[in-house]
Amino acid sequence: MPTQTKENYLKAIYFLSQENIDVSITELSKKMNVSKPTANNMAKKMQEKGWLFYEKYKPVKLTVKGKRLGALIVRKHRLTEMFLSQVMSFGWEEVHDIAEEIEHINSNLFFDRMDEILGFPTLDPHGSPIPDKNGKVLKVNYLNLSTIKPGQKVRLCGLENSSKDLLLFLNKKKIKLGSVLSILHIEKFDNSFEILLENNSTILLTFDVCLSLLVEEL
Amino acid sequence: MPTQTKENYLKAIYFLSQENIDVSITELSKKMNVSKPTANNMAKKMQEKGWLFYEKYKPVKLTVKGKRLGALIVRKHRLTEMFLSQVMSFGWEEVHDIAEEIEHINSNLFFDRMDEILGFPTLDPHGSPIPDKNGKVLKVNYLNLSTIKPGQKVRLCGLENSSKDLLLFLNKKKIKLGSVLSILHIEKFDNSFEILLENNSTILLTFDVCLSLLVEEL
DNA sequence: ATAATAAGTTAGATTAATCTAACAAATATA
DNA sequence: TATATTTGTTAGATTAATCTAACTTATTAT
Repeated sequence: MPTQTKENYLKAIYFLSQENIDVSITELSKKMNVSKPTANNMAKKMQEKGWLFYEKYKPVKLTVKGKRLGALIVRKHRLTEMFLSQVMSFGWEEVHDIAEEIEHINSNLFFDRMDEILGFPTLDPHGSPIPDKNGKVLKVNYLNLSTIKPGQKVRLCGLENSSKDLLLFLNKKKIKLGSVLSILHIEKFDNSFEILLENNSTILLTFDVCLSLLVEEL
Repeated sequence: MPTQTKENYLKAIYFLSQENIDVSITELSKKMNVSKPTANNMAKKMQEKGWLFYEKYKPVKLTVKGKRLGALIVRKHRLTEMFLSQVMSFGWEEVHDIAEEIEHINSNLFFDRMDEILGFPTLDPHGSPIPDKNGKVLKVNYLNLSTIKPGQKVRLCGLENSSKDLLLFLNKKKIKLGSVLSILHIEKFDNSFEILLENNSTILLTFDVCLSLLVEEL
């Protein structure tokens, strides 16, 4: 029986592993907002559980079991987000915090029923893939808006980070998943993007924001 | 921020208080499946939180604050049971265990949304009242089936205890909340009730089972 | 290559929730 | 009423998760 705390560490390592290959104790401690000794101790205990490989002075690495378990927690999180969004009418900026708690509920039946009600979705409300029941994750191959050339039309398919601030900003700009964006012009000076929306309004996005938007070309 | 554990103690005391007036440390320890010193320590800590009155060698008693908090946890539990049953199609025998976990989710928005989706229900799937947002509980005044006389027609409105075994037994007998039962005869020897159901089948209920069924006369 | 810096580890303490063993107080019974 | 039983309390230990302070190992930069 994994505790809620350990599940959160596992999830943290799971996400950090996707960016880098190995995860340092310091990275982990930062992600979890704990001291380095705490992260260190936890790593040792997770090794005992068979979730990761730990050797003194070396970065940690998830075992197959750890990776699978991590993916299953992410599955529960994203299924919940989808349920909150589709069935309970929460906005995409509201779902994360609640899902963060519900993901620890110990009932496969509960999440399977969500899955069924939702029609076995593969993506969450932010466009991130929902791992399947075996922990396998669909590879999605979106482009980063920041790399798209002027004149191109794209559809918003996902987000690089789903921070509440970004989501609220996108709400204000009336941009949502599936929105079609036409790149009119890229300002040389500050790399800002001038973009035409479906409602024919023109908006300006900073390069930083573009870095957070994942799209497919149309 | 009440911890999950303390919330469970509070709930235990809340329920025990409805049966007796005062709650002994031993009763609490039994209900919580912990040793008496553990229950004792916890009682002291809950006093510090202002949830109950504690004096050495005396039974504990909830404060107004404690009673209200307890009722709000029960509210979350029962709303969840209702949601699981009505929205997620779980059977009344499946909802308790999941609700036991979800009741600790820290999001008023989440439970308010459930409430709204359910149309502000006042009773849970077992016929127990759902406390309102201020912790006020509707008094329901049902009769115990064991006290009803032969010849009387009644409707099942609630349960004295919602143990899984009882619920599965009632499922098997095709008895559910709202079912109409006609008492044909009460066997003097063992106090068993011969009952006619709506589908015209006749069943026999032991006195013990009748003690668990709350009804209103028709 | 050595010193400075960063990263990782140990040791020791704290808090919450739990236990057992031993003792004290209250209640029940002979 | 005196004793036996039940109930409640203290004391001391344990485990999980956390901290700070001090120390060690690795890495980086001159």
